[in-house]
Amino acid sequence: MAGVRAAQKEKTRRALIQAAMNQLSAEHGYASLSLREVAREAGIAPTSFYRHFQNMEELGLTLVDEGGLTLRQLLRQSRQQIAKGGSIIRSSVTTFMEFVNNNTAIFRLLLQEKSGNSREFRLAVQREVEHFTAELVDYLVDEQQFDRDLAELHADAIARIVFSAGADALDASPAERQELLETTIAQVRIVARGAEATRALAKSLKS
Amino acid sequence: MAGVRAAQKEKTRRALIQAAMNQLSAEHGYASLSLREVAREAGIAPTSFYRHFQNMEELGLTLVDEGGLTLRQLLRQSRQQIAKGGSIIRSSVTTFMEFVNNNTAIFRLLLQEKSGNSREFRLAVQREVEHFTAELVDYLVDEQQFDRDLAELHADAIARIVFSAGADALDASPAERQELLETTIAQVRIVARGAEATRALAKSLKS
DNA sequence: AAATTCAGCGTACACGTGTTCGCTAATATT
DNA sequence: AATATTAGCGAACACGTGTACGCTGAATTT
Repeated sequence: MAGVRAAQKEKTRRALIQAAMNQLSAEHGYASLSLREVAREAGIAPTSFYRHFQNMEELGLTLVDEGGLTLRQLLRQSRQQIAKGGSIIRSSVTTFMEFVNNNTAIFRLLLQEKSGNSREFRLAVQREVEHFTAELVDYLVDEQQFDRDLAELHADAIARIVFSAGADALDASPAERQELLETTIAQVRIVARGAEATRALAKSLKS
Repeated sequence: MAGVRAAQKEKTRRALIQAAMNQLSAEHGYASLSLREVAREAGIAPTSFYRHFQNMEELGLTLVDEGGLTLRQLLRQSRQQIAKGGSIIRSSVTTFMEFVNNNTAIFRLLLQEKSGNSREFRLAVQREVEHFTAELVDYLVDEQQFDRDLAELHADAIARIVFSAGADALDASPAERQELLETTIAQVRIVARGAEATRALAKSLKS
């Protein structure tokens, strides 16, 4: 019966990841994250850390991956709910803000490493944002019949606005977050109208 | 003749600040900034650091102050260019991107501290961005006759897009920066069209 | 000319860090 | 039942960190 050992290993691996997340806070970022402290909180000896990750950096990249994955799953979920009817914009932005609320530590990590010190980290986060944008582009092209070029401008602008608003939400009170949500929705709608107007403009020039 | 000594002190104080900035831009962020390394690069003994700053944090706050000052210089510059006439959008975005080009270290610092670990730093940077936005709002209200509410949405969206693009520019090659500049201008124009469409929409509802 | 101030230095300390190396004991394989 | 594997541990090492202390020598004041 193989598996008891592997299960236990996976369990303490999760414990390490969880411990790292716990120690990530507004005051204490990834840069000042200590192997020894993480191991201590996970309940293992510092040296045992290496049975699970080669580096602290490998742990960090795992965190980034998990964060991006969670975000994408949520947004896909939210898009499926749209099929049932309702505003795409509102439900997508709301989902995003809920993610920020419920996964503050991870989102903060993503933000910090986006302009952080490690190039590898930066690229990893950039890849996550590109995933986000790419799915938006596909939606605009498939469902809204935008040209790909315009859709890319459109989606990229939205991504920048939404991520930036998410960053502000980290320091905001619940009331401020609610206002920020509405503001962001309104801004995304403005961008949508602008893209629509731009498309109409391009069409009229062609004929 | 008093002043020789004071002048020398100020000189090494500047050397410390400069050394800190050099190390910020290159490999380490503020979090992993070392008193000893800064002192070494400034050409003084580690212990002499305390003749100029009580803490590393005091040095950090000084850096942010200087960064904010430079950013304000940018804003003043930008405002003057707008006064001369020409495309507001193109000249504003271009000026901003030039600032990023010419003050990479400082912009990186501001960016990092914007989602950094110190609340005080975060608020300071946020206030700088709000300055930027506020001037844009004034322009939209005074020169373009927008309602204040809509102008705020509009300006805030633009600020988010431009700062986010500036962040991307840090890792970009000159060619990529050029493309980023054009992309950003196009996106800001989309937002402008969207705001215009939104204004028209609001008007038609009133009548 | 004598006295005072003080920027900068060298030494020293206590502490936290990442990482290496054998070892143990429980699990898995044969 | 005998053997091989391996998650986890404890000791130890080398290093970088912030900073306290007392000293020196030049600039400044008296």
